[in-house]
Formats: sequence, C-alpha cells, structure tokens
Amino acid sequence: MAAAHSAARATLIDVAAKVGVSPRTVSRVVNGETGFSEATRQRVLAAVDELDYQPNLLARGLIRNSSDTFGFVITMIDDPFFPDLALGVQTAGLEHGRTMFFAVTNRDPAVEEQVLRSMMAHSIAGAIVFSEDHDQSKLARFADRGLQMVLVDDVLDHPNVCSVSIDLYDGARQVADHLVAVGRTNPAILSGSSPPRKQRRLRGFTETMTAHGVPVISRSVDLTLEAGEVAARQLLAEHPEVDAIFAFNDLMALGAMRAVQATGRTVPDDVAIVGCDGIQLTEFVNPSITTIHIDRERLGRTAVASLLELTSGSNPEPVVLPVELVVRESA
Amino acid sequence: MAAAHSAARATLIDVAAKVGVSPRTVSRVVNGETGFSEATRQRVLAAVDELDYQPNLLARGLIRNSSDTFGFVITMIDDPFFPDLALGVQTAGLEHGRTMFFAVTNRDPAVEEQVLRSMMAHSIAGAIVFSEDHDQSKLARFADRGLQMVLVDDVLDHPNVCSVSIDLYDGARQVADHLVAVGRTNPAILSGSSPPRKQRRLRGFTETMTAHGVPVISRSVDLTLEAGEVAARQLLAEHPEVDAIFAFNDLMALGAMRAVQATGRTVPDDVAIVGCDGIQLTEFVNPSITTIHIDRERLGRTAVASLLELTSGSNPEPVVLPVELVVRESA
DNA sequence: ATGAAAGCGCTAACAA
DNA sequence: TTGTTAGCGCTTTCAT
Repeated sequence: MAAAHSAARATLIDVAAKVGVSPRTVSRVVNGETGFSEATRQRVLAAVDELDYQPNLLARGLIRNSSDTFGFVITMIDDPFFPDLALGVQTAGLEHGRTMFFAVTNRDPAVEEQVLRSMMAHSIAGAIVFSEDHDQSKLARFADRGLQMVLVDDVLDHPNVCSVSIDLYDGARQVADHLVAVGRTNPAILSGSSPPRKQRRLRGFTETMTAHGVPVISRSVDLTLEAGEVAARQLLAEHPEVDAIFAFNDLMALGAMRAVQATGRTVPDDVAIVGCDGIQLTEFVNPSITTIHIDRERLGRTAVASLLELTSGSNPEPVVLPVELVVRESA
Repeated sequence: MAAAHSAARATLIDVAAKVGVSPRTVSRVVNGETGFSEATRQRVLAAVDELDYQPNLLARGLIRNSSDTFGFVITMIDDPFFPDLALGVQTAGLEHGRTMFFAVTNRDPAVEEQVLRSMMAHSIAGAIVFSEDHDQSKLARFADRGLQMVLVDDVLDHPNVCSVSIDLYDGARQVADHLVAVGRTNPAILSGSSPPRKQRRLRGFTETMTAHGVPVISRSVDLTLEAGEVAARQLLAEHPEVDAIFAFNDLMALGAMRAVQATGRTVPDDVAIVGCDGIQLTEFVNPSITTIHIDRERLGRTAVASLLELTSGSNPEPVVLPVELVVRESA
C-alpha cells in the first residue's frame, strides 16, 4: 500500500483522551460491558460519535484471536447454484449481524488452501466450506489449527467441524423411479468429477436402476454446460439406444438437451432429460427441465445456523436436508 | 468464540527459538528481505515447514495497516450479472496472487456501510465497489479514512478512488436506433431504481428517441424478474399501444416478455423486447432476447488491474468499456 | 466505578 | 549478517 491518502483514524486512546478517562473505560463502554456511570457512558458515546471512532478489528482480533466475520468458500461462481446458496447464507448472516466474506476456489485444491489460509490469517470466526478436494486431510489440518468449519454436503469427524448435507442419494433414487415409471429402459448418467464420497447421486441412481433390472451407462465429466453438451453428443453417437439422461447439475442437463436436439431427436419423446439443483433456468428453457430441486436458501440458512452454534461452543448435530423431484416437460 | 479446540499456532518467536536466531531474522526470511546467510535461510525455512508456521495477518496488518487481500462489494447475488463479474474479478485476482473477499449488500445502504466498515476493519488492501447508494458522501468518508476503492460504473473525485465504467449511454443509443430501424413507434423503458448519476441508459435512450421524434414512456421499477413482469403487465394495460420495451437488465426483460406473452401478444411481432447485460439466460429462452452485451469478465479484470495500480501508489485513468447490442429474436 | 500495566504477533528503526 | 527495542490498537488481568 504505497500512498493511501488517509486521515489517521481515531483510536480508543484518542477517544479516552478527549473524554478524559482511561482507555479501559472506553473499551468497556464500546463493548457493552458494565462498570461505568451513565454520565461517563454518554460522554464516551458522544466522543465516539464525534471522532467517528471505529474499533480496529485487527487489534481486537489479534488479542481475541477471532473476529465476528464468517467466511463462505464455494467452488464455482458461474453455476447459479452457488449464488443462490450464497443468497441464503448472506441473508441468514445478516439477520445475525454477521458480515460474510465469500471466496471462490475454482475447484482448485491449491486455491482452496490459499483461501482457507487467508481466512484463518484474518482470524475469521469460522467458515462454511463447499470443498471439492479429494483429499480431506487438508481440511483436517485446518480444523486442527483451530478453524471452525461447517462442511456443506461433506462429513469430517472433528470437534471443530460439523456438516450440513443434502439427501441426493434419495434424490437420485426418485429420478430412477420416475424414469422407470415413464418407461425408460436405457438410461445414462452424466456424473460430475467430484470426489468419491460425494458420489451419492451415482450410487442412488445406479442401485435403484439395478433393483429395477435396468443397466446404467455412466460418464464422468466436468460440471459445465459445455462439457454436458459434448459428453451427451458422444454418448448418443456410441449408444444411440439411450432414451434418458440424468445429469449431475442443471447446467449439464441443459447442455445435454441441446446435444440431443442437435441430433434431430426430441426431448422428452426420444430422450428424457433430468437435471439436478433446480436453478431458475430450468423453468424458462423449452422444454422446461425436470430436476431434483435443492432448497438452496434453506441450505444456506441451515449452514449459518450450524456455524453460529459451533462457534458459540456447542456441537451441532449433522443435518441432512431432503430434496424433491420436480417433474416438468423434459422427462 | 467459546471453545475452538485448537493446537496453538506456531508464531514467529517459536520459529526463532527453534532455529536459535532472533525473531527479526525469521521475519526477514519470511518476507523475502535481505540480510541473512544462505545457511540461516535454510534453517529458518526448515523450521517454518516443520512447525507449519503461518504468519498472522492480523498482527502484520496491524503494524502495516494493510493486508494483501482485496474486497469486492456487489449489490445482488441473484442477478447472474454479478456472479459473472465476480468470475472476472476472481480470475484476475488469482493471477496476481491476491485473495478476493466478496460481500453482498442487497442494495441496502446500511448493509453496504457495514460491509465496507468490516473490510476496512480487516485492513484489506483495497476494494472494488459496486455501489447503489444514492448518497456518495458515504463512499467519500471511507476514502477519507484511507480505503482505496475502484468504483464500478460510478465516479468520485478523490485521490483514493478511481473508476471503471460501462458505456451504457451508447448502449441505450444503439437500442433506440435499432428499435426505430425496425419500425417501432411506441417504446417504453423499464428503468431500475438506481441513483440519478447511473441513469445514463435512460438518458441515452430518451435523447436518441427524442432525436427521432419518438416519445418514450418510462417506468422505474426493481431490478428483478418479478418486478419486470408486474410492471410490464401494468404498462400494457394502461398503454396498449406500446410496441417495444427496453428493460434495464435481462432479468426484467425476461419478466416483461412473460407478461407480454401472458396477454396473448407475440414477441417480437406485437411487442419487441430488449434487455441489458447479456446474461446466458437470454440465449436460451424462447424467443431469445436481444440485449446490450456487457463483457463482465473484462470489466472484472479491468477493475482488478485498476485496483492493483491504485494500491501501488499510482493514479489509474478512468476506464470506460464499450458495449455491444446483440440482436436476437426478441427485437 | 475506574485505571495501570502487560502483551496478542508482528515489523520498523536503529544499533552492533 | 544479525539482534534489540519499541509499539501498532486493543483487551485482559489485577489493583484501586
């Protein structure tokens, strides 16, 4: 920071000097402790106001080893799922007077580590983390060093960690049942490149289909619209008999739908499409997309609630939120 | 923070003690200064590694009065424009080794103030700010107190502030010209409830239409899909002659389009629709939406570049990015 | 009800 | 090449 032109900020000492009391007294008033007369309080508050005094959170954090800010770590910003989730987190944080700092990892473990380091170094009070690192030991190390975390859709056994998950096993089961019910016999799945412990959708779908005696073709691809489109095109070229595609998120589903239509096939008559997440886009495209709806707002709020509990000393129960299949035109 | 179970983090002093040198020497090594032997360097680095030492950014920030983290303040997270912008900011920040902390204000001046306060209190190095506060004096106060800011699409004359804008006056002019060219004579505009200094779209559109001798109906509404839909419905009820609607963002445009179609009218035959921003949604809906395309990625990158300049002591020129009308099916 | 002193972890300024 | 001293702004004992 070379040359920030700044009027020096007022400090606690400035306020104390102005009022003619000790810094300790000002500190007491500012922090709402007890042990001062009403008259003193008034004078301190007046000085605070006049000097536009703002406590320096670095100094406070240095000594208390924690600020009241929460962090929220997400993997991608260009999937609407995450902004929606962020909205829930933001709203809930605000209601509790907490400032939320968001950070994006781009699904890169190195960036994830840098971000968590930075958050710890800034002594945030705790973080909500959506991790995609295959290696959980990193998270464990941060927890060891004292970072309190709520893991979204992930579990880690550690006193500083708790979790809020989504019942995507059940969601995938619902999808499978629905596809069988509407007569599909050659389903394919476009799964994301997430770590094994997050592949509950894959298991839910495959196990249910197997129970129905239906085989499943599976492809692991990037969680983007473009990747979904490419994968679906290849899939249909190699397996022209495919009559249903279940994608791990709505973006991939949309990409797949475009690929299907590009081959001259019709959705849902020739190929049914099912997505996951329930982003707004799914309602507006033609045909509208059948999807597993995840209540992102609720998920975000729940995560904040858990983090508040965790950072105030208790150990919140793991939460698993239900999901719901929303049947639209594409399947 | 009640009971974070934490193994105490290693400090600079721990490292110094382990190596048998003074803290100052460790500090020198860690910060890449000069004035130590290669042998010392090796031993310090080894100890740093072994103790998993991480510098405490609060302590460092307290003394240097700045960290190397940048803040990015946005107004809404549920308009895809902002995640897209965030992507550009994030990518550019990462390329320069900067961690970016995002925060959302929900278009609430009080929240905006809280967020900026918190960022200052955490001694971030600087912030990119998308403000919607009608009152610029608040931003000026933060600048006075030393916060260096890049304002997105906003201007403030202050040595700690610079700006990156979008040429939406020109964009609106392009829209007006296009609508006239395709024979529209009763255009309406759904403008956002942004502060007057940001109403360049409104002026660009109105002035151009006036030059063409065409009157304009204008409504100021919320920047959401729902508000756009409601406003368009009212508009058509009161002014059935309207044959074109220009909305301040794509979400409103989509809402307006739904309202138009709900009245049995056809887009674009009966009513042309033009949006603004160029979010992905506009390509996928039916009919696809004609819109002013803003290169959000570039906008984000430019903002980061300006902030890097500003925080390193120079005074970046104001930037104005061009926009482009993308003609699709809706107009 | 109030204050004095010490120190959080680090770096700046100055010695040696 | 290295160490010493002081202090960033605040909170925490412990006195008074």
